[in-house]
Amino acid sequence: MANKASKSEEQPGVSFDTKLRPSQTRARHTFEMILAVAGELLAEVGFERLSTNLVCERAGLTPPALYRYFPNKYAILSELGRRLMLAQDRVVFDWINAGGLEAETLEEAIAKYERVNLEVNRITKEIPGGVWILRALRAVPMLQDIRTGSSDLVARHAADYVMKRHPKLNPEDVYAATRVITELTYAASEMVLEQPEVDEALVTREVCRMMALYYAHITAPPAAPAKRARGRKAKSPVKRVGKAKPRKTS
Amino acid sequence: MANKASKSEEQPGVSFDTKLRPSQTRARHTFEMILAVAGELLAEVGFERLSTNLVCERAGLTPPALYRYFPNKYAILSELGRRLMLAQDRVVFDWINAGGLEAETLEEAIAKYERVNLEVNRITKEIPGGVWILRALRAVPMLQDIRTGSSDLVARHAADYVMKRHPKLNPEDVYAATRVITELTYAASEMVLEQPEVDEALVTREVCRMMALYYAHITAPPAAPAKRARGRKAKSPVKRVGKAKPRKTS
DNA sequence: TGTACATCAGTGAACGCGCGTTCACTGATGTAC
DNA sequence: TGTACATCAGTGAACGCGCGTTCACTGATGTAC
Repeated sequence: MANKASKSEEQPGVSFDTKLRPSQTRARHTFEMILAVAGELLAEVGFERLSTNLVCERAGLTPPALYRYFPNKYAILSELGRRLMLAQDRVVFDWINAGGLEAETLEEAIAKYERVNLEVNRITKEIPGGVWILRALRAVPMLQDIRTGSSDLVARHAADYVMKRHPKLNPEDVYAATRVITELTYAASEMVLEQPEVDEALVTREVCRMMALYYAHITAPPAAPAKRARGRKAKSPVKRVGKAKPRKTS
Repeated sequence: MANKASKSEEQPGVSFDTKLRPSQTRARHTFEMILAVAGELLAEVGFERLSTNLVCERAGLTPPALYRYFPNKYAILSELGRRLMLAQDRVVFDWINAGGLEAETLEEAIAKYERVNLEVNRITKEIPGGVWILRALRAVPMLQDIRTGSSDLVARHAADYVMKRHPKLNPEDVYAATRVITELTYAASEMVLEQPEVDEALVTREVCRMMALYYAHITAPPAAPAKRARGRKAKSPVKRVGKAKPRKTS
């Protein structure tokens, strides 16, 4: 929640973090109003036509008032993005902690995955401009860390959980697997949200089937697989998915 | 290749297709120059700061010259996007036709999938501004049809191929599966391209493993699965992934 | 092979608009005494 | 409980810039004869 200043590419010196956090209650209202209006406007006009001036007009503010809290529109999107990711993460964390990863059969696993996936989709649909926020998190390099940070956090938590149940597995392998699962799950969610012609229930089920198969394969390697290529790599050849940046969470 | 006029959201009447196709050779050079410069500039300044004026300046043209062929920057991106998708599709089609989907063992399947995935990544990296083109195809609703059209085309071709090898499968099931595989493969590619800290070889391998497991499961359902939930659905409960828009191809 | 001419291709200069941003200022809030 | 005052919060008005777009125009190309 504090200042996670992080530069991606783009020109140097452009910070997009919020400048002042409001201290008085009137100011907090203004702060929230700006975010709410920005969400509305995203849904209406999209990311590119969103501007600080437009937000001010709709919110009944003058530009310097907005400028007090947000140096530019990316700061607004950043805050919206953080909140959306936080809301999604919370659902997934709760699901993991409630045993979402436990299942006796493949079908049970699929059903459980489906529930959490559909719930995450629901949250994104509910939040005004939710789909546009996701697009911005993908398309604006300045904002990408928010998305990948969330993905990484979930993947780590999932990996920790799995390691408790299967202490013999290689932690690096498990993390790589949960990382891929998390990222592709996000992508599947976006596929469903972006393409109204796809059948959400069907695609979600198939994606969950895929994830469940993979998860089962990863967590139960000693149980003799049908066929096993010999020459190449004896152990599951997973090393390290990436040196995930240290997160300042102070 | 011809006019696939398609409106997504955004205000009505804004066409982004190319206006005139150049007829004389001088004009064709100009046309290609504009695209080449736009790619360069995308790589340098990104999608949002790209403007028709900027392209003109760099290309040594005056705005009306550019305007003759492209009504706005989306038309340029659209053309760049179509070309990138075409290049990727070509690789995947060739791979499928050369038997890319055939494999005796899981490890062999993974190795084959890896090859085509890495090749697609390579193409995107090679094309100037390639990653930015992908971002634009995701983030700009006007351009999304280009991406989904490509994805759909590949998925259909793959599904047709699979149906020839496994005629007893339900075509709808197979298409749903190839659609999900295609879309998630794209997402995995973007993950690798967007996040430089990710180990491309490792993530690609794991994604391919996931796809191979799923593919094996889909194409060999009669071979008694380990466990099978009874109550819910007897047959593989896949219906129809979407009423894929009819594509005007002439 | 030569040339007149219709069409294609690109120029030069300017426009209005909305964007991000800043200035000096007024009004609201809450707290120290 | 009252009030003086430092700080916080927001105003009004204006700026320069670069964007998309258009005008009437000149120059290049290729082909019909």
